[in-house]
Amino acid sequence: MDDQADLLDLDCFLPYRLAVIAARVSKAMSVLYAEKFGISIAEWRVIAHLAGSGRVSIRDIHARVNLDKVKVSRAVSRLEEAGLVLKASNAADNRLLDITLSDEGWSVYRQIVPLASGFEADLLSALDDTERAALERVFEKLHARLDENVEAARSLYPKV
Amino acid sequence: MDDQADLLDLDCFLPYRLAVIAARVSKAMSVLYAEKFGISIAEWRVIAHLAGSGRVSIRDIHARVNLDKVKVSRAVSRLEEAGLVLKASNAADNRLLDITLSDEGWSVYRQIVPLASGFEADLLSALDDTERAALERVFEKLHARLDENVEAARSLYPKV
DNA sequence: TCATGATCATTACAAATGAAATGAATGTCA
DNA sequence: TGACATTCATTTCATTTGTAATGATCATGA
Repeated sequence: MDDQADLLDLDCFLPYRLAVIAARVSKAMSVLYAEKFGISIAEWRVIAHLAGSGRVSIRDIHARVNLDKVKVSRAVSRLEEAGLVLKASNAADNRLLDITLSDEGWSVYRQIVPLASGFEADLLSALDDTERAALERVFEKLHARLDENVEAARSLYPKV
Repeated sequence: MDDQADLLDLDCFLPYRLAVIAARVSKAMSVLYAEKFGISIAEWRVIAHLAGSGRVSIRDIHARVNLDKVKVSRAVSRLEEAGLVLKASNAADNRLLDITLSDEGWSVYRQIVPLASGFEADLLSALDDTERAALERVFEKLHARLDENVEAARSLYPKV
């Protein structure tokens, strides 16, 4: 009876549950475009971001899309080879790239959007309004709490 | 104004949001044990499962812990090298392994549990009761919906 | 102006990953 | 019993991944 207190049930453990549901959703989602368009999850994120952001650099994408900088660089290169993305050097700063969707990139994007939206709508339709609203707040609050932890760590190891 | 309808805001897209929060939480969590005990996320999952399940095979762990079978096999091998896990062959079926935590494995587990529980409690304390309850239902309902999709796919491509 | 440091994208390299193949053990059924 | 298929764990191999350089460009300040 005191032994139980020292045990941790993985099935009820929040980090594990989040990882499992996120992996399942990502996997199910990627089935919609992976085979049909030959696009990875990282590449889809890049495309989706480009569609909403005009011409941006690798660094911009990296900062906005929660992907490693190297991963973005490679995803953009593959997309360029596939003809979905155009690279140009930034006139004002030659270190930067101006990355945009090509016509074909837009075309692919427009084909994926209804699939993605439909998939999401299907998931969300399983929830009622209060659950959707609560989930919204959960995202915000968890991020806020994680931000606090980052801040706390920063104050422990300042200015490295 | 009709253009907007075809756009998809990644920041509001459920699969993306789940992936981001799960990755952040997993990362923050793994910091607690990765460096200190030299254990990966997969290895932590194996240990946590062994602590609650007595002697089990690779296949059992694979089925219960949402990890690739090969990944489990490798995680168990590394844990055995590190002395945290014991491998024995199953008396009734020589294809199976009986995998258990060693004394040191238990020791490591007991050290990690309070860290993990504390981390989780810290996250959950950011939420109120209704949000925690809603999150619980969200997990259930999303899994149920994804199960339905699997069933639907199975009926499209039967008995392959 | 020009030396030093910062920033950006890419490359190099080692480690991790996953799909398919392998080998050993068991189940099945004529 | 014995051929054949299945199951389990591991290995193989090609690909992906992330960390740490690299090279190129820009910013800063003496």
